Amino acid sequence: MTERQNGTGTSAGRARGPVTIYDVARLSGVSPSTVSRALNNPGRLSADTEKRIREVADAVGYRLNPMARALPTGRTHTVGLILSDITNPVYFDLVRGVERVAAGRGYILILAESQESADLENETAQRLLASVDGLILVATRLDNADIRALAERKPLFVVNRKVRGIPGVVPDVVPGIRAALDHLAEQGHRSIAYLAGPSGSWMSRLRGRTLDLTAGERGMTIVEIGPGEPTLHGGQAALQGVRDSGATAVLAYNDLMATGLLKACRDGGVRVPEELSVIGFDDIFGSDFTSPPLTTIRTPLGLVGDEAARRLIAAVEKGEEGRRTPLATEFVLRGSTAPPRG
Amino acid sequence: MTERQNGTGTSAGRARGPVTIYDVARLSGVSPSTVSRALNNPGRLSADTEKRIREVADAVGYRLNPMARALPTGRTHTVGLILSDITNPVYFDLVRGVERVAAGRGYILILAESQESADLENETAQRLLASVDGLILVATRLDNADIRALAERKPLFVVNRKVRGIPGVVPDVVPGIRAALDHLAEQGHRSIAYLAGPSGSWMSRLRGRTLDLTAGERGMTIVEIGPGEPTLHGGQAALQGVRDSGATAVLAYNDLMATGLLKACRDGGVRVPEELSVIGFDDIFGSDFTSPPLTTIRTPLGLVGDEAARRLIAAVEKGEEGRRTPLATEFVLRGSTAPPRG
DNA sequence: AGGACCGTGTCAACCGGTTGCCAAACTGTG
DNA sequence: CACAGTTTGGCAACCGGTTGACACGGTCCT
Repeated sequence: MTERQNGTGTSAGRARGPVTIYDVARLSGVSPSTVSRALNNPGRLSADTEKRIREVADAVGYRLNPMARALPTGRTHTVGLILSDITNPVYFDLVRGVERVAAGRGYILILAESQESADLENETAQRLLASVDGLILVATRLDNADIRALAERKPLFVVNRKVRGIPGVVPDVVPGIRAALDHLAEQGHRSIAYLAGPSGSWMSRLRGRTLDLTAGERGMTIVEIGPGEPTLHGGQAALQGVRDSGATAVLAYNDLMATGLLKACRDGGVRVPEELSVIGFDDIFGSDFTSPPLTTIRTPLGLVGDEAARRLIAAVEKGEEGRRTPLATEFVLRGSTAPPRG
Repeated sequence: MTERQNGTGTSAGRARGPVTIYDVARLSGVSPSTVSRALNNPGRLSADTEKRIREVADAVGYRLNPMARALPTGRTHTVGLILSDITNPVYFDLVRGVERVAAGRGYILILAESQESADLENETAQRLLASVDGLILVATRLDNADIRALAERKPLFVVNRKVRGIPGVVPDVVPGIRAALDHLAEQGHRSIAYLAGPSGSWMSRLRGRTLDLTAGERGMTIVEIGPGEPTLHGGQAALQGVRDSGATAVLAYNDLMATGLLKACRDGGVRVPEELSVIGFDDIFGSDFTSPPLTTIRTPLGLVGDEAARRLIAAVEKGEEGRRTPLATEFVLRGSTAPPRG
C-alpha cells in the first residue's frame, strides 16, 4: 500500500539513497520484518527463505543503517575511549588494543581527549554517553562519585584506577617494582627518589605507595619529589629536586618524565648512569633509544587495551563482566642504571 | 491521545529512560515539534516560548539523542579517521588535531586502523561509512578508483596523497628537502641514498621524486634503496644496502626508518654522523632524544590534522571545502649530520 | 468592513530498522 | 478425518527526533 519513496517502478531501477530492508523485502517478495529476521535472527525463518533473502541482500549490496538499528534497540555497537592526552605515547598500544578487539567484535571506536582536565573529562563523557554502548576511562581524573554516576547510565570500565564496584583493570605494579628495587639494592643504592606524577593521578599514588612499602622491606628509603606534570617537561623540571634529595637513583612516575630527566641531566652535565641511576615506568615507544637506553618497568599496555575492550563488550552484551586476565608489570634492564659512586 | 510510555501520571515523576523532547513538550505545555524548533531553529518561535522551553529542557536535563536525530537528517555529527597504524608516532599529533577541531565543532571522532592493508582499509571504510558524515583517509593505500567510489557516497578527505577531484592536503615537501640538501651540499656530500618506504606509498614516491629533482639542480646524485617497511625494523634492515650504495649521507622516508638505521649503525659499529650522515622525515616524538639526536625534515602534523578536520567539516556542512591553508615542511638541524670523511 | 499578510504553533509523515503478537499453513497424531 | 501443536511470515507499533504544510488569530491596509 504505502510505497516507500525509495522504490522505483522497475525493480531493477537504481534506488536513490542506500539500499534499505524495504528494497530487499520488495525484491524478494517478503515483508520488511521478515528481512530483518532473516538477517539477524538466524533459525527463526525457514532455511530457504532465509537463504533467498540473504542472497538478494548481498546481490543488491544491502548495508544495515546503524542509526536506524540503534534507535529501537538502544544499542549503538560503539565503544568510547577517553584519554587525558592523545599524544602521550603510553596510550598508543592501548588504543590499538581497544580498536582491534572492538573491530573484531563488530564495534566502532570513538576516541576523545580530556586534556588532563576533570571538568572537560566529565563533559566529554556526558557528550559521548548517548552515542556509545559503553565507555572506557583511562587514568581518569574524575572523582569516585562522578564515575559512579556515569556507570549508572552505561557500562563503564576504568583503566589504571580502582573504584569499588566499577569494573576495571590495573596491572600489578608489585613484580616490576620489586625487581627494580632488587636490582638497585644489588648495585648498592640505599636512598631512592620517586618522581611523582600529577597529584590527581591515582596510579601515581599507587606507584608511590608500593615503592614505599617495597623499599621498606629492603631497608631502603624513598624520597618523594613532586608532584609534577607527567611529561618530558615535568621530568626536566625535576632535576634540581633530585639533586637536592641526595638520592643516588630515581624512579620516575613514567617514561616521559624519566626521559625528560635524562635530557636535563645531559644539559646539566650530570652523567647517567655513573652519577645518577634513572628508572622509568611503562616502557613506551622511544624508551629503548634514549641515551643511555632507559631502564624501566614495563606495563603491558596492548594487553590492557585488549582486556578493557573485551570485558566492556562482555558487560554490554551479556550484562556480566568477562573473565579477568591478570596483568603484571615487568622490569626491563637497559642502560640507565649503575652502582652509585664511592 | 497517544501517551508515550515514558510518561508517568504526575508531571514530576521520574521518567524511566533518558529525557526526551516528548517529556519536555509535556512539561512546558507545547508539542514536541515546537520543542524541536525551540532547540535548533532559533528565531522561528516567539522569544518567550523559546526561552520557556529552553529553561524546562535544561531544568530536567534534556539531552538530544544523536541517533534519533541522525535518522531523519542523515547527519551523524561524526567524522571517521582511518590510519594504517595507530601506534605509529607520526599520527599522534594528527589525531589530536582532528579530535580537537571535531570536538570544538560538536563532532565526534571515530578512529580505525587499516593495518597497512588496502583490503582491510576498504572494508573498514565501508563499515564506517554509514556511521559518519565524512571520512579522512591518511596515507591511504587504496587506488584512485576505490577512493573516488568512496567519495561518491560521503565527503572524503585525503591526507598525504593527491587524487584529482578529491579534497586533500599534502604538506609541501620542497622547502624541507631543499634546505636539507643545501645543508648536505655545504658539508660536502655528493652521493646520497634515499631509503624508500612501502611501494604502495604515494608520499614515499613524492619524497623520492622531489629528492631526485632537487639533487639534480645541485649536481648531487640520489641512489634509491628499498622499498622497505616504514618502521624501525625497516630502517634497521636497510643498513647493508646503504653501505653498498657508497653514499655518504642517507635521507630516510620517515623518522622511524631513520631511527632504525641509527640503531643498526650503533650495533654494526658505524659511527653517526662521522661515517654516515642520517636525515629523517616528519620529526616525530622521540626524534630529538635518539643518539645522536636526529636531524630531520619536520612535517606540521598537528596542523595537517587541523586542516583535514576543518575542511572536511566545511564540506559536510556547507557543501564546499573551506579555505586552504598552505602547509610546508621545515628542515630541523640536530646532530646526525656532519661532513663526510676524507 | 473585507481581505491580504504575517507570526506562531500543531499535525502528521517520515527516517530505517526491531519485535510482540497473531493468523495461516503445515505437521503429526489418535 | 478432526484437532492440537508447531512453523512460518506479516501487521503494526515503536524508538526520538525533523520538517513541510497548514490553521488560527491578529495586523495592517485600502
